[in-house]
Amino acid sequence: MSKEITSRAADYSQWYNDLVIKGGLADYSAVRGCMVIKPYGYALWENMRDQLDKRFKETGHVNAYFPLFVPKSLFEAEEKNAEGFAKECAVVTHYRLKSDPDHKGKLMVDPSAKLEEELVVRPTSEAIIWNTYKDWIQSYRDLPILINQWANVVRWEMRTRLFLRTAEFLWQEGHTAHATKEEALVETVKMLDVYAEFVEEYMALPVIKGVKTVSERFAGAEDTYCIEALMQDGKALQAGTSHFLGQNFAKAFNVQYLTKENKQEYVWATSWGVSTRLIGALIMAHSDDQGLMMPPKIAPLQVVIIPIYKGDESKVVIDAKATEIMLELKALGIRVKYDDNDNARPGWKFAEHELKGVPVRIALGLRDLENNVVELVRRDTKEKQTISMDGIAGFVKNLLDEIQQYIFQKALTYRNENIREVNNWDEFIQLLDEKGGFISAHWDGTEATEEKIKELTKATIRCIPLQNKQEVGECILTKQPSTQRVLFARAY
RNA sequence: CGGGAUGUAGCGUAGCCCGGUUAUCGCGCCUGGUUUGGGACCAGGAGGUCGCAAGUUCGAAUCUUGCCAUCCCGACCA
Repeated sequence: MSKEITSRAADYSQWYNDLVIKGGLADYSAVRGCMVIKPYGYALWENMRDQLDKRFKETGHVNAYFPLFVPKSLFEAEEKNAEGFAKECAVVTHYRLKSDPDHKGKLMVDPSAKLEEELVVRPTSEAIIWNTYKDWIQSYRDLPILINQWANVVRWEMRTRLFLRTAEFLWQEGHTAHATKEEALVETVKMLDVYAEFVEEYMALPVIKGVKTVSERFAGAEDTYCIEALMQDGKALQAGTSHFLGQNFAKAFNVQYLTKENKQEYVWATSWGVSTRLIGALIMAHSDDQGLMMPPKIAPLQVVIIPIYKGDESKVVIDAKATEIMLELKALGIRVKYDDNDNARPGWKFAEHELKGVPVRIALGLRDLENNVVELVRRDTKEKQTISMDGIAGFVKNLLDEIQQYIFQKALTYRNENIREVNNWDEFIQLLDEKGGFISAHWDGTEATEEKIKELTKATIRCIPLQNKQEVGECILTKQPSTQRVLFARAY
């Protein structure tokens, strides 16, 4: 990524949007702040979804589906949750349109079709799900409930940004109910680990696991755990959250169970989610000026084979060999495409697949056939090599692993170089302006100080890292005593 | 929702201040041909409710008002 882009948010935004649009991932739709996810972008999401879903099932969860509409009375049951989301809810008030007598060919809302009770389009599903769980839970034998749903949600944000904050977005939300606090806490951390492992292993994006401060906590949660990632412009991005909900929703919806001892107890809850925002994270963490960079493990397309020919005769020969290589790669489970589209020239295809971030490109021409070799280029390092066709499938399979590692290591190095311990206020401000990144600093633990720092610098406490080292120090702003450092950053 | 900017073909744009023939240019698209080892070239062609609505005017892309959308800065937020 070029210096001009990293240094200014506005340019970065343009660069980012270009990649999303030219790279074929998504567009804004005609609906305010909503996006159209194009086939290539959706294929990426499907790969991410499949991997996550597999992990959810391995950890004992099952999928289900709950309604899009939440009656307002249910929505307001958990007070803090309702308050937290109230300002960004789309609300259904009517159920019918009719012809507008004053404007021919136009429709109007039929005032006689006003709903008795408004329906909130879910910004999150705790309310509708806990209202359902109430009926499902009577005895300790009914617990735990470990359910996930893949769905869309709507949050009417003031400002939208493709993938990072769209009015409608796709996500998964897990909602679990447990007999004990301990079990719920274990679940919360377990799912955070599932997220962290997936994002690091598959998306090649290093994350910091931590706990949110009170002010950054999910509305209605007792504790919010999160994974925080660092983007190439030095801004942080919350990549996933796992909430310990305590008994807040159980009490709001009166969900009690009978213990073995025949006593009524409220159940304990968790919820956790990741969204299409992860695609935004992927773009901003790995892309360069040539375009996107897909980590092989989730790349919609891992290898593209491009024929180089003059005239139909040579094409027939090259087709045969390219198809052979493609089948060899497929046999090893590699996602490969033979791009024999005759309408585009090789140079155009090279650029196109670079833009889309395909990890490995193989070019094959008559010259190569004579020597029994292919030209192979990796997207991450741009390194070009000529390799033998014998055993090419095995070579490529290893190379894909290598690329996955390389992308992760590069991001990890960048991330680690951009976590800085800071002990005085001037340096704190200077670093935020000049370099960004995470700043590890002491904080007196009060909401007032956190708020003041946000006001002065736009930096927020991203998280208190798990297993944080305890150390005596003084608050970066107030110089009050502190027992540990926390991570500050400007964030998306 | 407050401040600023923008909206003209699929994309990027000129024209707007100072109203006046058929709305400019590039990319892309279509047809034919030549091409094909890093985003080809030549020739011909198609494509427009100038964001939407109302107003001023003989006449509106251009002036006025309202609305909508996008981007940036705030507030809000995954």
